[in-house]
Amino acid sequence: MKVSKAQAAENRQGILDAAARLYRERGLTGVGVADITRDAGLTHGGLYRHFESKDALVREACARAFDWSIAPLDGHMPNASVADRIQSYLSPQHRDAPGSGCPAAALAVDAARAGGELSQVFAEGIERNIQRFAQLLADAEPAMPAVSAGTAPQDADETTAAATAATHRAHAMQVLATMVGGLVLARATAAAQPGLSEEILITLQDQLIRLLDTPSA
Amino acid sequence: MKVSKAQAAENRQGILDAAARLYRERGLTGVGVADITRDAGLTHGGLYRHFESKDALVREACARAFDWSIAPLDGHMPNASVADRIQSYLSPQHRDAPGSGCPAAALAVDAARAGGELSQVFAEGIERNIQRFAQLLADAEPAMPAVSAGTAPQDADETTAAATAATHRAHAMQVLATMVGGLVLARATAAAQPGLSEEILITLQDQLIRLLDTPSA
DNA sequence: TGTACATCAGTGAACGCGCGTTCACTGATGTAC
DNA sequence: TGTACATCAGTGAACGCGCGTTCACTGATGTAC
Repeated sequence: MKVSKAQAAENRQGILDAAARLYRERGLTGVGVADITRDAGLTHGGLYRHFESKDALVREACARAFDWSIAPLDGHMPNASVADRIQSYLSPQHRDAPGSGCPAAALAVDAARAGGELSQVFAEGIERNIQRFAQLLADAEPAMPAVSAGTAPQDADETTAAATAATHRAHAMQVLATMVGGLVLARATAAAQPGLSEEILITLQDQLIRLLDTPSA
Repeated sequence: MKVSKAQAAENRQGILDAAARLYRERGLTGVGVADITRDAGLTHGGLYRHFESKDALVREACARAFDWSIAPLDGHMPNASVADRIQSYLSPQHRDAPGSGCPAAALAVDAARAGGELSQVFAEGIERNIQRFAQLLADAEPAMPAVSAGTAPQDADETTAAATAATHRAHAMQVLATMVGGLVLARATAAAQPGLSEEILITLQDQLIRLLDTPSA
């Protein structure tokens, strides 16, 4: 039975939502297309009216996961401080809910194995997260005092500004890498040694927040 | 045809070697038992004379990978400095050779999904790596000067020593998490944006080495 | 040291199963008149 | 506005394939005498 255009579009989104969640929960090779369509309340045959292949679905689902992924970082908490975001990322809640969490922590290893077009999706998503986080760091930091507004050559200003932007980018990479690695390690150890898993989360929260408070950081 | 006990033991090791490599390269759900035995020069039927099931093989192969994994950290370079180990870990060579590299970066996400007994293998391997790295940090650092050897109460000494050990452990976790996360992100982006991938590696090398040089670190 | 035989590592066909994809079909939708 | 019909989203059986595991069989090993 045919279905209205609006219903079809809704079903497509439902498939993408289910895929984005299930892939993050079970991995790209751990979920079948039938699992996904079933989760979306459909049968598997119709999937190919919406997506060319499983790989195309994977790519679109990952891109969508990155659009949200902005989520654990700033999604539904637009005014949260950097420290708040770090604590939220390195929380037992995020650890135990990969399906709605950071796609880099959940799927980057799978994407590395898949390579090719999926790597492009992740490269763009990761780059976007680095830039967003670098901007957050820049916003959080009081503006650098102008050295001597009137007489300093423009070169000096530009050099200083560039160095600061590069520093923020480097710090963003460091904090993101630590959060991703920490979440991965906390997840791998959670089932067998919950104490170690929690120690990893708390320790990295502490270390990262201390790092950002260090002036020379 | 039966085979000598020595040959059988050798074949068992060959299967484990192949499994430890192939699982790290393609993931736990990306390799079949037939792939592994074929790689080891055998047929698939005989696998079950050595291992109870695929899961048992996976567990033993991961444990073996962790025994080496000590490798990227200090395996065949027993006298390398902490900075050398960081650079080696965050190198394009390690990024491009997951099959012989760190099992945490290659398989921790798969282990988190598998849970249960495999999580135990990873929890032990990760704990061991944390302790080793903390020891390396302690060895690299000049001993803390005794506060006032004769008169200070023993309590003070113990407190200081404990705080120092805890600090080394926290730093070890931070550096390991950053390395694991950095390697994962570098691998996910390598195929599509090699420049970004290399930038991640170099930036994190820099940041981590700087971190360890900071006195208050 | 020789001989007879039980052991068992390894082989390869076979099993049931779930995968991604295809396809003939259905029937409500939405358009052309 | 009403009618006729082409469209196409969704269904569910079927496909070829590779998976993990089992099993009857082979024949060199290694032990009991």
